[in-house]
Amino acid sequence: MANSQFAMAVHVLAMLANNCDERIKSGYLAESVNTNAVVIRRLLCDLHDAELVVSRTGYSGGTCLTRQPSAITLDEVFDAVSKADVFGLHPNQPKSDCEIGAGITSVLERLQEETNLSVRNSLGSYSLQDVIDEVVRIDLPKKQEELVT
Amino acid sequence: MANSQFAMAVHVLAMLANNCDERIKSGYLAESVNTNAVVIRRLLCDLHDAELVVSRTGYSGGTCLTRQPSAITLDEVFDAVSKADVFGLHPNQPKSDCEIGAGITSVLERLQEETNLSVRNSLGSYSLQDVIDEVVRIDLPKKQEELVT
DNA sequence: ATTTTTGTAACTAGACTTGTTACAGTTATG
DNA sequence: CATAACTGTAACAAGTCTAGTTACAAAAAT
Repeated sequence: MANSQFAMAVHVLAMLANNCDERIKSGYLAESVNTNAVVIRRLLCDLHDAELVVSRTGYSGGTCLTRQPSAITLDEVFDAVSKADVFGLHPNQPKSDCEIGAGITSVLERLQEETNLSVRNSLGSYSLQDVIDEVVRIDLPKKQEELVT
Repeated sequence: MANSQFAMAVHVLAMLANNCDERIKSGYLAESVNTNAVVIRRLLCDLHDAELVVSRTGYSGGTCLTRQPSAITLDEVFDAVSKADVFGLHPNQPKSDCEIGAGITSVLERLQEETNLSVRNSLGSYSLQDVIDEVVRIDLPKKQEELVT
């Protein structure tokens, strides 16, 4: 399956951001994301390790953000959940008795790092607040449509 | 396994670029990449579809570039072999009766496209010739070392 | 005719992702 | 204190993807 953890993480964080004053339960998040609550809790675990959320166990437990939505950028979210690079290197080490094989790995490693950085840089230009603003902007015409009918 | 087709493709293309005047055989490329010849031929198939190489079957068959190494940029190589986006969207459609769930997919789709573009843009600043120049620059001190010993 | 090579299909093994069940530990409530 | 409602986490299944491998038809030079 294609890795969708970033998409789910942004979704979940946006929901937490929309209810900053209360603790949100994993079951409630799971309903909106349309998945199992354990999938959400695993995700929240990564977000907790990145110090983007705090959770509480027990009766009135749940999760909330550690910062204002405007102070969380999407590259932080990406870093929190992404385990792989944009592209992988050779599965087996290239033969060093070949002119290209001898030097290609160094070149690819630097290229890999630069490409990873460009992704972070691109995502870093948006905050969680920007996401919410956009979602609200998209929802607006839908609500107006409902009023008309 | 992490997808390493881009790395192998750059490696293979660099070898073709280093021998522009002859047809290179998949077995020879496979040795340097340290993999099976069929893996290389599958890769060359994608590169052929992207019109970066031409191959010939039969006795003195093999593959060569369709263009000068300076006229092939790495974003073309990436497009030729990459099948997936930088990040995936939700495996199941989010619930539209939730304020966030209703609009999040549109936002993520645009973000996905923008992130993909930033990768292409970053890779597009390098040509195959740049890769070869860098490989040669890395190999040079190694060769000098050999002369000393 | 023979040899060499590409193109391609079929299969295997391993890794990763999501979804699911199960359960220990934690916390508020009555 | 007993109960109910959570989180955190382990364990497993099903599906997908990747690389590697064998096998063979088709093509092309000798």
